[in-house]
Amino acid sequence: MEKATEELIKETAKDIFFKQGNLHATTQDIADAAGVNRSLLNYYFRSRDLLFEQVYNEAVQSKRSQLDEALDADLPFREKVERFIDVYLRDMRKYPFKEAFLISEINHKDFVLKNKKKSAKLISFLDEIAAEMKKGTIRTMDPMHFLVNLFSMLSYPIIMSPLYQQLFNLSHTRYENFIDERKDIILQSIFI
Amino acid sequence: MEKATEELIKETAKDIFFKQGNLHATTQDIADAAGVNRSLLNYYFRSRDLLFEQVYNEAVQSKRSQLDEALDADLPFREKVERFIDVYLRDMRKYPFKEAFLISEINHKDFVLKNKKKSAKLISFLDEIAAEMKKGTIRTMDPMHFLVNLFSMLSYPIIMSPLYQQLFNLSHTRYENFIDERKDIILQSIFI
DNA sequence: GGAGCGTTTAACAATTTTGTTAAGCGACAA
DNA sequence: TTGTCGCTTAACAAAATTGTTAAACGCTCC
Repeated sequence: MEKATEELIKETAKDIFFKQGNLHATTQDIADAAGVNRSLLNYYFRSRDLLFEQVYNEAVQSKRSQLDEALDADLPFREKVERFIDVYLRDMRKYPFKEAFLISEINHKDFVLKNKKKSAKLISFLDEIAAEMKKGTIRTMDPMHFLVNLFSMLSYPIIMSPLYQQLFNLSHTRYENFIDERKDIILQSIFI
Repeated sequence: MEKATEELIKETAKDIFFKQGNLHATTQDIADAAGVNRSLLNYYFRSRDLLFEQVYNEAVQSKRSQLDEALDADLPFREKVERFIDVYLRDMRKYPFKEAFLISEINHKDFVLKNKKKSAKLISFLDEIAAEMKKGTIRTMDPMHFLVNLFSMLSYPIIMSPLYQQLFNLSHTRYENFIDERKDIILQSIFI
């Protein structure tokens, strides 16, 4: 049991799902990309489903801690939002299709979501947003909408990049620049 | 060759992919949902791939004409944007995962996008956006960013609804209401 | 050199999915 | 009534995917 190889396989699976966005990849695809024998996948993970489960759980976990980390910082509101954007954008650039993978797994067959409560950090951040609205630096609305706007403007253009690259007829590198500009655009769009 | 049945099958496939978001559905799943024999799929579409191709092409086509229709109207800017939101939201509510399907197909294997030019209507709408910025009713930025912001705030919360329902711990109907509120929120967010 | 470990190879079995074919059924129309 | 048409049934073939197993290979470490 070589932990490094187990990791290699798992990371390769993540690359295929989250980076390339190939949500239909087979175990053979994964083994080939990892440069190992397909038997090894069964050796380490017993079955395809268990590998998927691990990848899924770690994706959820990473998104969760990403959020908590960003919201936990002891910073003024605007800096906190900037930090949030940085953290989020970095992960989206590394793994553009992570969220798409999550959704596709959730919608696949008899998948059941665990019914988690809102995290304490999230609730307190929603309060912070509300307070900021009273101060007048951002528009007044249900703080959930504020947060969803933020997530949307961050994630969507990256997830849908193949579509928008084509719609706007931009080269790959030109679209990369476009994404680079997002942080300022978003800040500009949410702060009054 | 009963056109109605062919349509039934195709529409059922769209329901499964675009409504339920089950991007891994098999031909058997589709046949069952349509209440027909699996042989009929081959009878009408020859193969699974050809069915997928039709569904894909019609999805692209519908998105395209949806956009053109909204942008083609001879209306003042704000009304045009409102109309755009209406058209778009209606389709997203009917087929929340249409875009997710498109992305998953595009990323799947050796898919190649046809290199289309920007549509004339799109270009003229980008000009309209720029003009509106000069008038000062919306913030100044690259019009593409304006448009992407709009798309993002419209689409993302719907595509990702399973995730955000859970994050905010909202019931299905409560999330429906949340989406209902999006139009005003978006207008509020993009107009100064 | 021999033992142990991680990995590969290879051969299969099992399962799932897709594609094909021919016969038959029921309704409706000529 | 006799066809024909749309569809089903059923039985298979073919292919793709997944899971299992045993033997062997190349290390490294003793």
